[in-house]
Amino acid sequence: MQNSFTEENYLKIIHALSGRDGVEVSTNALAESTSTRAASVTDMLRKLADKGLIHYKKYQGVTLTEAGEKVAISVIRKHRLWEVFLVEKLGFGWDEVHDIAEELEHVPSNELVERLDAFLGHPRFDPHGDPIPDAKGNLTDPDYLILTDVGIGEKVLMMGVLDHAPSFLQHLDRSGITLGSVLEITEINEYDKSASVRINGSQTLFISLEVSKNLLVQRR
Amino acid sequence: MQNSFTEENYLKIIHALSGRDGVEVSTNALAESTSTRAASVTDMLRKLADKGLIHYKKYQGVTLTEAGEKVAISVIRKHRLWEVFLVEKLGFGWDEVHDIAEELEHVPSNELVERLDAFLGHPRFDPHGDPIPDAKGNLTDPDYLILTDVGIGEKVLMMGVLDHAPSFLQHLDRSGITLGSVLEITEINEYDKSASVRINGSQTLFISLEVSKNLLVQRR
DNA sequence: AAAAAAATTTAGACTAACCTAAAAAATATT
DNA sequence: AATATTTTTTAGGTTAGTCTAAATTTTTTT
Ligand SMILES: [Mn+2]
Ligand SMILES: [Mn+2]
Ligand SMILES: [Mn+2]
Ligand SMILES: [Mn+2]
Repeated sequence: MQNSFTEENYLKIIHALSGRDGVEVSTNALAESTSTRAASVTDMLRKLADKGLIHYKKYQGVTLTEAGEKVAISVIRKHRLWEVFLVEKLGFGWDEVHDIAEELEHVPSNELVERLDAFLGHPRFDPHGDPIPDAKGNLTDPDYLILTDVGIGEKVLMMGVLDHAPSFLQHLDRSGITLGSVLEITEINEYDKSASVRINGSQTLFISLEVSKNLLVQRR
Repeated sequence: MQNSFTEENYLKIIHALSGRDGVEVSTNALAESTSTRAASVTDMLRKLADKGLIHYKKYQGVTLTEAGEKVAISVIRKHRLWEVFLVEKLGFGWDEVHDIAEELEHVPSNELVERLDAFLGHPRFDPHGDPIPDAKGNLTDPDYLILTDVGIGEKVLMMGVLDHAPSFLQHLDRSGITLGSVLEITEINEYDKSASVRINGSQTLFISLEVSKNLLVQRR
């Protein structure tokens, strides 16, 4: 039996909330993430459990089964590939693509995904720096640092964002920070942890802690 | 209020069955086309009428309102643009794209359609020769001939198909007939109206009436 | 014009995905 | 350990889109 749009979204969200160590996800957390009520979540959990997609014992929280994990990763793969398409081929900004990809990710057809993947040149990362699972369902999170963990003088590469909100991405655009930028922290203010950052060796920018906390970087 | 996947499909089908002269469409015809029962159609018609998308009087059949026509054409535009994308960019065969386009056509976002249109170079026709409505909703059916209306010795251009079934399209592939082929009828058999056709001035092919009836052509 | 047949609508149900309110279980606080 | 609070589940409804069976209207045939 095919999984519905709604079921796929639940699985994707359970995957995200469960993290890499597959910790139990609570009913309330799912209600929050799906913008529904806890009672509705309980209904859906019973259904997903019946379909063998999640491990569910009443009051215990849920985790994905192997089968559920497979579905979740396939949806994530489609989401991220479509985001690449929208940015690379259609010229959308990285702040504009998430909602459209939320729709496209539910279009069935493996053939479509695989051809899209090839058309895009088998990209490894989406426009936000998130890794794209391969066709076999392997998804390896690169372990990036958060900019707050970087000391003064270190040069790092901007590799991704934690916050995907359009407002944050637009803020980065205005600051001239993009994926691949070289960032060097030149100063950290003790009081509020705000920082000065040199971008690609040229202009220096003032960055709040709020921004630093959402920037994923890599030592070179 | 947004139109659902199902509502959009009803409108598209009413548009198709209503033809260019906007003739009334019957409940049974819709039940047939939507693969549902007449009773279900009646329910939906009441809903579409309430939304002002169709003209509906009980037992009288339905036609699209201006508003309904606009929605139908927008869905057709998306369907055909996505078919072009699937064939031109992803390398699908013209026999493989319809079902995927049935899904993609319901993805919302005008921005997406318009950027896709530009990316494809504003194509005028889809892979089956069907005209693509423009962004303003203008859809003009070119008035093609059916091959059965062409006499012996006339050279015509293959411009489209009436039957969109994969099996028919695959049959044309095997026969070497594609959009743009030059066809010349060299012989018609009185008995069964089967014909011999020269393709692009070279090989001659035997064609059944069933095939001739589904080929749209143009005098040159 | 009456009867028969066909088309359409109405009545009453079902499932998926949601809801609110109430009950029950788990967790935290005294 | 008892009580209070929070979390989760159950109970009972709603809407969209579907169904079957029965009633009604229209069309066709006699
Ligand atoms: Mn996204
Ligand atoms: Mn992304
Ligand atoms: Mn099609
Ligand atoms: Mn087509």
